[in-house]
Amino acid sequence: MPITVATWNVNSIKARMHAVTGWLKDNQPDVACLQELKTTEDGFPFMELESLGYNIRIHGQKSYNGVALLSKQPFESVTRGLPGDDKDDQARYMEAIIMGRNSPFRVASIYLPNGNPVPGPKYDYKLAWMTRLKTHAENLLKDEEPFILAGDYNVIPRSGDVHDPKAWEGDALYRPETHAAFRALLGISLTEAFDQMDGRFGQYTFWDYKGGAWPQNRGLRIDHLLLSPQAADRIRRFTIHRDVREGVRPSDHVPVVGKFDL
DNA sequence: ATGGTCGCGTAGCGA
Repeated sequence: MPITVATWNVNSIKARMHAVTGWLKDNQPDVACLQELKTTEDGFPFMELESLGYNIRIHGQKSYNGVALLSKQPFESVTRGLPGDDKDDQARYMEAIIMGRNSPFRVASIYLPNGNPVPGPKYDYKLAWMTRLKTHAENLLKDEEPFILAGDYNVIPRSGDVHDPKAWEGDALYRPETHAAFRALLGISLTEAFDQMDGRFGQYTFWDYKGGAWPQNRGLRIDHLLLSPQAADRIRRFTIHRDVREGVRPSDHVPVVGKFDL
């Protein structure tokens, strides 16, 4: 039996419970990495999600950011925050070790900074955050074990991953410096699950609420699974749950799911 | 002709 690992930016867990519970019941992922909870532990609906069979750990923040890990198997260890800057108090990163069917593997839930407007402190923070992520991943790679860095990267990897590349030139999600930082992340020998599974262009994971982006399919592919070599070897399926964007009061992002022999 | 995004939290910011 393979393991499924999902990532989903829910854009407020409290506002999205109807969609989240429905999707978890229907799809039963072994692990779900959630982003943009927009709440602290106090407001997080632990009971309702635990009743669906999940162990839950969150790294919360009031009003903004916030990430969670949900797992059917128990957590072996959990760490909160991305190393490399003690003054960074934004809740955008957590990771855990989880038992697979055969061996343990590591999973991170990532909410990479948006970075707009450019130039400015927010863009500087984004690029610095990406460098910190690279440094941290380099350390994880030394173990030569399977791991999955799943989340909203706020990076459009290529022109085929955006409806209108011209319109996004200069945006923090699509700038050359952003591409360079993302390429550097892949350069240390991480693999995008989308690439490993021969994903086609024009498959999006986000459609803005504004301007009728969804009905016109003006989307972006910004939610990604980055895999260590040992995880890339074991991926068997990669799916973007596009239909979820059609639901009642949807998130602007949809779930992305990888299936692994782990 | 008008208004045409959502969530948090109750103004205006962040995305």
